[in-house]
Amino acid sequence: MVNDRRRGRPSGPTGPVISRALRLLDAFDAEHRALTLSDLARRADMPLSTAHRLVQELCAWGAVERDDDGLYQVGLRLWELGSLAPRGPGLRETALPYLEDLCQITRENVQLAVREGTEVVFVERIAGFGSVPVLTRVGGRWALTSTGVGLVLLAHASTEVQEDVLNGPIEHHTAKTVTDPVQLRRMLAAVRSNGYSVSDRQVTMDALSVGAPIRRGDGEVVAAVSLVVRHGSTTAHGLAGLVRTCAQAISRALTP
Amino acid sequence: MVNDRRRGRPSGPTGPVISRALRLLDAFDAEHRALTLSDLARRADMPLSTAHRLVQELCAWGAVERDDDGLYQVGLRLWELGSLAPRGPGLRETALPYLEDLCQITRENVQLAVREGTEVVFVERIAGFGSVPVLTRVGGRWALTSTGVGLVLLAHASTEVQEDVLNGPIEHHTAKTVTDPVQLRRMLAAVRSNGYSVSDRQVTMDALSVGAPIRRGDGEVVAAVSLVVRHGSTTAHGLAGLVRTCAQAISRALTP
DNA sequence: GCGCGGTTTCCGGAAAATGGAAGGCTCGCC
DNA sequence: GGCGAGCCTTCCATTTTCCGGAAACCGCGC
Repeated sequence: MVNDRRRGRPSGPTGPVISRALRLLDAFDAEHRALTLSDLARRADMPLSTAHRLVQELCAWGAVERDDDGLYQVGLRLWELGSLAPRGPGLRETALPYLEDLCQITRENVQLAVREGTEVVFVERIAGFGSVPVLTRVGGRWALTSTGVGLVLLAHASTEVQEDVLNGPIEHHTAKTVTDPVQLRRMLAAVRSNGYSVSDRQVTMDALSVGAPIRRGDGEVVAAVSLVVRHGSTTAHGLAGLVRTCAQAISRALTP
Repeated sequence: MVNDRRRGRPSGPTGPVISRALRLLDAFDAEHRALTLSDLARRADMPLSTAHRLVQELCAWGAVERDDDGLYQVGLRLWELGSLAPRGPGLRETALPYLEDLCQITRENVQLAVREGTEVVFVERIAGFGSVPVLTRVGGRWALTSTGVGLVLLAHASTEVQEDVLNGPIEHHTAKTVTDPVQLRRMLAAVRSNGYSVSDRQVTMDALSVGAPIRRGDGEVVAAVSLVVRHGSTTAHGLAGLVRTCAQAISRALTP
């Protein structure tokens, strides 16, 4: 049901209005925070005049703004709205003190993430004291199959999501990245029975991460915490206890 | 147009589509993070079926989500997008280390804010060690006339904005809140010549805040920092130096 | 002057948006 | 059990708003 709607036609709407406006917003990402109108139109694949009209409306409301060079950027109003998202900033707020404790104790990188579709979204990350440089960005996305948090979230996702991910193309980063569906399935089973995940050098060759699930009152996994450490500095098993304890504390804080 | 009385009320669009979708999103605020469809329609003042259709489209994209009780809430995707806003998270990111330094030194509440229209939007706040409880929320709005950051931002806004604010109704919080336009004008002039603002018990009777402007390369004021302390604990003048130094450091960090 | 990239405005035509009505659904109360 | 009150969802005739090619409008550099 993808595109191919290019025909020189007289006039008339060609698609739901809102979805076009949202496609326009999708043109922004971490590498493209400020765009010209033409860039926006190109990236969203729509006529210039259409993009112009839509962007005008979005501007009027504050979803996008123009900077002093005339470039369009994501507006403050959108950020305000976003800061009301329960699964993002809401979760972050209640989890933060526990994450900081974990960081204090271990001096390592701590990460908090949730699943969105077939990807991980990082909600918070605290940089440990002089440990491995982190590649993640708050608000950024990542594959479910490589990171510690990702494996936890995937292990407790619906089978439908799991199949989607395992049957699709699997991101590859290092020689240790597991890309074999069969092996991944085994790993996920282990995550479920152990109560924690280990991603050993699957993202970069010098890092290892251990993740644990955060559950809601009814037991459903809604998020995950992880600790990212330099490979070889500690055993994964040694960290697992700490991470699980932290995750359980957050789970408890979430339920009332 | 001409009087055109129709008996069977026909149907047809009554307003720009996108603006309606955005009005729908406006229904969410800090006190209403989860709403039923009916509430949404009521708050946005539109027919149920219209709200339903629009919300469906927003859901499909991830701008809103449904929680397990069927309530609608702001979606994670929106937060992701919002985290790309240069004036919000972008500014926050570069300013954070300086704000933390200021907090370490003074042990007091530190706030970072920008102006949006005729209001203040708080971009970051760090809670000092056992000082005055803060009323602000990251992502929250406030009047320009009462807080330390607000006075700074108002003092350096265009005359048009200043007139808008001074001629409009002015929020009143305590017996010390300045609501007289003439007196406010004098305060703003003082802010410009001193390089810092003082809000003495204008928000609560036990707090005092001192703000300073953050400037871009060309000198334009783009944000403000403030320190919020218990009334009587220190003199405003004593704090002003620290706040200004911090603001200047951030200004410098912003320019390259 | 001329061309070039980006931006803005225009306007006839037609698809997409609208919202009242009707159908389900789940409670809680008589 | 029957019944009403809310809430959610689907339907569809009616028209209003959206669409987008074209053309004007900017600087800017040559």
